[in-house]
Amino acid sequence: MPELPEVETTCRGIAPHVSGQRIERVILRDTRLRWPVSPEVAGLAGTRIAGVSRRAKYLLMALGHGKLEQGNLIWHLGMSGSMRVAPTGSPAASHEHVEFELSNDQSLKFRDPRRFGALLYCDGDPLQHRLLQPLGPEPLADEFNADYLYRRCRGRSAAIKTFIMNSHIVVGVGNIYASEALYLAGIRPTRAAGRISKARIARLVEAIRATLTAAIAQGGTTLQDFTQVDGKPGYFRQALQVYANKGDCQACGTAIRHLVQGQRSSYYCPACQI
DNA sequence: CCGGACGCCTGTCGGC
DNA sequence: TGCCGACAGGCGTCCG
Repeated sequence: MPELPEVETTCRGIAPHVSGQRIERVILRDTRLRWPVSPEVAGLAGTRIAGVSRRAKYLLMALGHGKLEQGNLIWHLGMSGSMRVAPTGSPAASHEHVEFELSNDQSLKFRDPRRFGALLYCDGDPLQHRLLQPLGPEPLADEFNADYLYRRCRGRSAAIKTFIMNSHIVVGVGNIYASEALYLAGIRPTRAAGRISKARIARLVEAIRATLTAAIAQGGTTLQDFTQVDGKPGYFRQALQVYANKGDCQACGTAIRHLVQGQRSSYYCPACQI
């Protein structure tokens, strides 16, 4: 599910409720996520959550404060994960595998029906964790620009859509926003990454930025599972131009086409995207 | 190194 | 109505 905008929405949503709070009790209902929940998590009662941040599609929680560094939590929402904050003692929903009861009488609840998500404890710098270390630049950072992407595209025969979904190239661009950004940039998802002009790569960089920024402003996209921290859906779905669109292109009226690339659905306008 | 496929899970939806 | 296959926002791992 969650691509960068959904993780960013989650990060912003939970931060005011969890930052600075102490974890009073940890409830682990099911530790069988993509990897087993780190055993350290069970012993976190009494630890303070110093802050929340995001890197790629990972949500990071710094534990302890000041000189009392107590490690970090690395969360991933997988395909169907979401978080919410609700009063401690309120009933658990189905698939709410992890719950932290906090010192403000609120609980952070992690729900993940498909269990592709993750909750890992990390002793040192989470950015050096083996899952985070090899990641490419953030799409909204200055390092992600036309010079960078054009250079990385040199000699690559992979389709541009799978290429921009490769987290070693740029992080946070998932299946929905890859299709949307390519539509906005006028580039066919099947085009070889190395066969796109610098000017069009520059357009793609701006399209990725614009798409993600607009989606964040709408609280992300809800297809099925994703909810914001207050339980509301993300509202970017109505802004989608091609993804899951069985109708016609808004710009030219041509029927939107569907194809499968790398076992993932792609959507594009055969007239607007060359 | 690169590109492509697989598998991890549960839920939902369309077709017969 | 019921069953069955296809498909769903990710991504590490393996294979050629």
